[in-house]
Amino acid sequence: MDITDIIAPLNEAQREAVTAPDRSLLVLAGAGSGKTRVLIHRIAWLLRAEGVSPHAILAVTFTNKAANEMKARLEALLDLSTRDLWVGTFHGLAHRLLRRHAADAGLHEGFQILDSDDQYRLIRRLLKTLELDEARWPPRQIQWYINAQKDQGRRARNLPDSYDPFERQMRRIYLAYEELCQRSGLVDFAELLLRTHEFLRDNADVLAHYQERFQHVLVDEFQDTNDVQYAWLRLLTQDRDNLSVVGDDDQSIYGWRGAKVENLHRFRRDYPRHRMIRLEQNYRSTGNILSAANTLIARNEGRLGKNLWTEGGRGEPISVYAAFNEQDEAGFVVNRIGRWVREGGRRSDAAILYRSNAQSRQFEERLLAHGIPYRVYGGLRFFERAEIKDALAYLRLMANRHDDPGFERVINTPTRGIGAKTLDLVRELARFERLSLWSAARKLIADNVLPARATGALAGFLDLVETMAGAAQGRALWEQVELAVKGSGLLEHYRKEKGEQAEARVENLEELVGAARQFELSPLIDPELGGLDQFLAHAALEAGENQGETFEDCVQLMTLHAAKGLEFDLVFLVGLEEGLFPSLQSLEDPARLEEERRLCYVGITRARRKLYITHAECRRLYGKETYPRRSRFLRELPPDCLEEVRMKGGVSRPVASAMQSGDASAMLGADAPGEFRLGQRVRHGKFGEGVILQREGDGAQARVHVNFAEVGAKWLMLAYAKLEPI
DNA sequence: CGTCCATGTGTTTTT
DNA sequence: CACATGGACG
Repeated sequence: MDITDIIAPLNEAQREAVTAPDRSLLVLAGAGSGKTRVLIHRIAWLLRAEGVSPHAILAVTFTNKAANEMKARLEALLDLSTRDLWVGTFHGLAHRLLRRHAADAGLHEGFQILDSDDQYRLIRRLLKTLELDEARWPPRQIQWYINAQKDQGRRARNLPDSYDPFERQMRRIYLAYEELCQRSGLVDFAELLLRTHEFLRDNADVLAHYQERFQHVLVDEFQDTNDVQYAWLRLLTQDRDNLSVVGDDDQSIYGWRGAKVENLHRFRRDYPRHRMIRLEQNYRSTGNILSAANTLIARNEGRLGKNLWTEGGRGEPISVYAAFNEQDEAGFVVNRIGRWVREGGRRSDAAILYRSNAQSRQFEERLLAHGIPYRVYGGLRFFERAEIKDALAYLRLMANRHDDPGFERVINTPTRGIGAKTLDLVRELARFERLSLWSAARKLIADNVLPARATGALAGFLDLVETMAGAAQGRALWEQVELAVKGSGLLEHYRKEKGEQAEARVENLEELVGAARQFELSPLIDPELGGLDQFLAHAALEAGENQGETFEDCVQLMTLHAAKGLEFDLVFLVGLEEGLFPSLQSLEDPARLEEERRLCYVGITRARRKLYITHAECRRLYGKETYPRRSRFLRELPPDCLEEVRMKGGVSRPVASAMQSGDASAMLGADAPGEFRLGQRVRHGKFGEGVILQREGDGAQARVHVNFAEVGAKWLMLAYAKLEPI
């Protein structure tokens, strides 16, 4: 591999970024401008042209997917193994560091990682022991509070005293939570980062070691970093001025979970010698799509500023469709996808992007009805499934009898006659004597203070775990997992249950054994650490795909958040309505509104060739019919890039779709005599001429849906609208 | 212990 | 509306 191969495929700005001198670098990269490519080629350049050792490079991403992709592309480009490079997610790298230095970082050797679900359960249990009412102190809110504090680097003990009783209580709970985790050797996601930061900050020699080692630190999606992540990077690089970051302030869409776009500004201040390079040439989308995206995002304030351009043509205009309701919206989209496929397009090149997951259903139903294969992203992932977490809980108990969350989870799963009462006694004793649940249960049995049946059941559970742990000694990882799945009775339990769900659970449990086998073969295993601990950490940190690989050519359905980083020839951006997108919760707050706008920008820039934007005049939301206004984002797009899609043939479609969906009032309307029948042409004083598409209600409540030539479709009250038949 | 109904709740999501 | 959760009951 020659150096020319590293720089030849790059444009001038990219090349400048890749070969920038040995100090801090900020690459401000617009959507589709090749930012990941720049990062990868820069690493290649450092290795090949600058002769930097692989050991001296640290590359950080947010998702496992991005990390894996980076490794794969580097290996392909350089024909070398990436084993010596530190490439990983913030959390993965933090975990690696903490395992190495567990004792020095104040953690148990066998500390376990809590995923959000574990954390939630732990908080609920904590509330019980603190005798706090969940209704007054919602666990979700507490979880959010604790994570937000940790993301900002705040420990409970450092929080300022407050006279606000709410704040005081939150702080108290946070403190109790920290103690509980510390005592039980549990580390949540935010803790991984915070603990790593504190550890490096407080151990000068260790910090010096890593500062010395990492001559180059590179970060992808820098706009998504939170305070602790920034502080962590800062510690590692402050003396050497060797931080290269790639990001796009216009694609910052994770502010709600602690990400700070301001970190880009902070970087500019903290690394005054840095070089800033903008990547503005876009290789993805047509001129119309880019110009719409540019116009939209220009409305946000305080941007670092970028303007995307392309050498390609303007392409087709963006089509805007005003649907009657969400069914019609889905019908339209699926109809266009059908056309796309008939004309030779691939289904997997088409994507439907929505603001919230609940919107997917309409599209799924319609796609199903048309026999078009599709895939929905999001939802439960493999290691998050209940049965998998049950099996993992047994494994955790086998590894460490004092794992309270594991104990809580499976003490009565499958049911073995240990009721709430017995469990309460165990908890009480545990709390009173500061024992683990396991030890408390032991003690209760030994003291023989429980009813005979409860003692028997409890002893049965403890023996079962002991026996399994004994049998697991010296076995291969996959055998241990198999033992947990079978010996625990979980597999049996679901085998006996009937129904599709139970069947899937059995399959998942079997697949877990396969996953363990696979894991043992993977090169990432660190021989110095226990295989089981690593497997459990892997399960928490990398929850896996949400469904098995589908090789079929599928239409892609996902939220806008999930679509970041992806691109498709044909994109449908749906539900552009006030209160839905932008979401109701963000309407009042200018900062959140800007984030919604960035989300819209992300959505638009996913499209390579053709973009459709749809909105519905009427949408059922939480069971109620709403008549949302079209989204402000739609109004903010430049009209010369847009084309309004008009219905062909007047009313034929709405009637058909009303009948199909069994909409009784619409069908009645179709038969209703009088001057305002469906299809009737009418004139309105303000909106001009139109056609009646739908009719609902009677008497004073009667409404009609009219598609006006000038202003699109509107719902009007017959009693007030003063419609005139033509 | 499991089943039934009342009640409430309702963006975005990775780690 | 659709789903999850929790309490009451058999």
